[in-house]
Amino acid sequence: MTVWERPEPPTRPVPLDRERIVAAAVALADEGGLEAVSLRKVAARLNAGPMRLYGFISTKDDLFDLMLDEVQAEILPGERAEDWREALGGLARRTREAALRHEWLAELLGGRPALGPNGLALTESTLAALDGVTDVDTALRAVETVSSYFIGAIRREVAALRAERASGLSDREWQRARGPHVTRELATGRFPALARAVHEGSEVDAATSFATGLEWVLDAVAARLDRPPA
Amino acid sequence: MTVWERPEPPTRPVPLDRERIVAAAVALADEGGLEAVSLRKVAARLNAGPMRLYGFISTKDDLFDLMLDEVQAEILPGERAEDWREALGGLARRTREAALRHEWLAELLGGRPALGPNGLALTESTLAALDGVTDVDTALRAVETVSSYFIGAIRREVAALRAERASGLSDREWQRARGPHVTRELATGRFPALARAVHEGSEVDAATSFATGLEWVLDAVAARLDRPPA
DNA sequence: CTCGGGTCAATACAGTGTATCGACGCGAGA
DNA sequence: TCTCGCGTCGATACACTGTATTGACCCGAG
Repeated sequence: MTVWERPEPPTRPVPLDRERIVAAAVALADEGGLEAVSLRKVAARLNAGPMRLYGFISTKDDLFDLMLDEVQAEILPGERAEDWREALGGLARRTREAALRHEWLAELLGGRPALGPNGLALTESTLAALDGVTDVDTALRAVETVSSYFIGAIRREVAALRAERASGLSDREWQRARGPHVTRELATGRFPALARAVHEGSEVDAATSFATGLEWVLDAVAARLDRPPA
Repeated sequence: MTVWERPEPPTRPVPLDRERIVAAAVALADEGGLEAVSLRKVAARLNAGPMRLYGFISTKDDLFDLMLDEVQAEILPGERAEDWREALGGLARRTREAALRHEWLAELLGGRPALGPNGLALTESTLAALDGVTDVDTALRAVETVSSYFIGAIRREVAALRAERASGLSDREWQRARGPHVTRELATGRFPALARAVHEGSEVDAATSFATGLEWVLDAVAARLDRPPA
C-alpha cells in the first residue's frame, strides 16, 4: 500500500485540561459577559466538541466555580501585608480592581462559597493578617463585615456602570438623574428627599465613593479591635 | 339555527395585567428559585401563551425588574422611623427578612438599579430619615455604605444556606468545616490561620452575625455624623 | 492479529427567549 | 344588520442552551 492509498492518520484531539478550559471561559466572559459563556462556545474555542468538557467539569456551575477561583489568583496579596488594615483594605481594593477588569466577577462574588485553592489562600492570608491582633471570633466577624461591604459595593458599582452604558447616557447625566424616567418621577414631588439628594449632592466618582465607605468600615473594625470584645 | 348548531362562544382570554404576571413569577421563584422562572411557565400559570406576556414586558429582564420592585414593597417601613439609626438598621433587617422569604432576591439585590416605584420609595424614606441630621453628601455616603454591607451580607448568607442545603450536611457540620473537601484541605496544614478559625471559632448563627456586622457599620456611620465632614 | 476498553464526538432531547405571522373576534361605519 | 378593518392573541418557528445517550474509533494488551 503506497502512502497515497493510506489515509492520513486522524488528527489527534488537542490535549485539554482545566486550565485551558477556564482560560477560554474567562476570555469569553471578558468579551461578552457571563451570559456569553456557553459550553458550546468554550469548547469551540478549544476545537473540541461540547461533550468533551464533561470530562473535566460535571456541570456548568463547576465552570463558574473554576472561573471564580481563577480570578481570585489575581487578588492574592503580593507580599505579606504590614498590618491588618492594609490587609483588609488591600483585599477590598484588589477585588474591586479585578471586578473592573472582569465585570462578570460581580455576578459571582458572594454568590457561591469560594472554596477553590485560591479562594482558600485568600481567606488564609486575610485571617493571618489578623492573627495576634484579636481573638478568633472578632477576626472572623471583621473579615465577614468587610467582605460583605465590598461585595455589595462592587455589585452596585458594576450594576450602575452597566446601566449607564446601556442607556447611552453620559456619566454625568446618568449620575444626576438616572435617565429620563427618574427625572420625571422626581418632578412629581413625591420624593422630596431623593430629589434634594440628586440635585444638591455633589457628584463623586465611584472610586472615591468605594474608598470612603471602605474607610468607614475599616474604622468600625478598628474600634472593635482596640477594646476586647464586650 | 338552534343552540346546538351554534358553537359555544370562544372562551375569552383571561384578562392580564402586570400585577398578575408578577405575582405568578414571584410564586414560581419562591417555589423553584429564579431559574425556575421562564416566560412559558409564567404564562402557563395564567392560562396564556408565552407571547402574551410581551404586551406587558418587553424582555425577561423587565420581569425581574418588576419582581424586585414587588418584593421591595414588603420592605417599605411601616411608620416613620424614630431616628436615622432605626431607619437604616430597619431597612437592612427588613431586606434580610424579605430575602429569607424569597431567596431569589439575593440574586437580584444590587444587580440592577432599583428604580421602580417601591424602589424609589424605599430610597426616599431612607434618605428622609437622614434629613437634617447631616449634609446631603454624607447622607448619601451613609446609605450607600449600609446598603453595600447588607447586600453583600445577605448574598453571602443565602449562598451559604444553599450550599449547606445542597450538601445535605447538618448546620453544624457544614459551618465547622464546609464539607469533606475543606476538611481535607485544612488537614494539609497549608492554611493554619483558617484552620484555627474553623476549630477555635465559636459558631454563631447567621442572624447574629448579620446583626453584629450591621451594628459595626452603623457605628461607623454614627461616628461620621457626629462631626461635620472633614 | 485480534479483541476489549476507554475516549471523543455526533446525535438527541427537552427546554429556553423571542420574532414572525396568520387567524379571528369585536367595534365602527354603511 | 351587515361588513370591513384593526388589533389582539397564540401557533409556529428559530436559534440556542445544558446535558444524556450512543455509537464509532483508536490504542494497547494478549
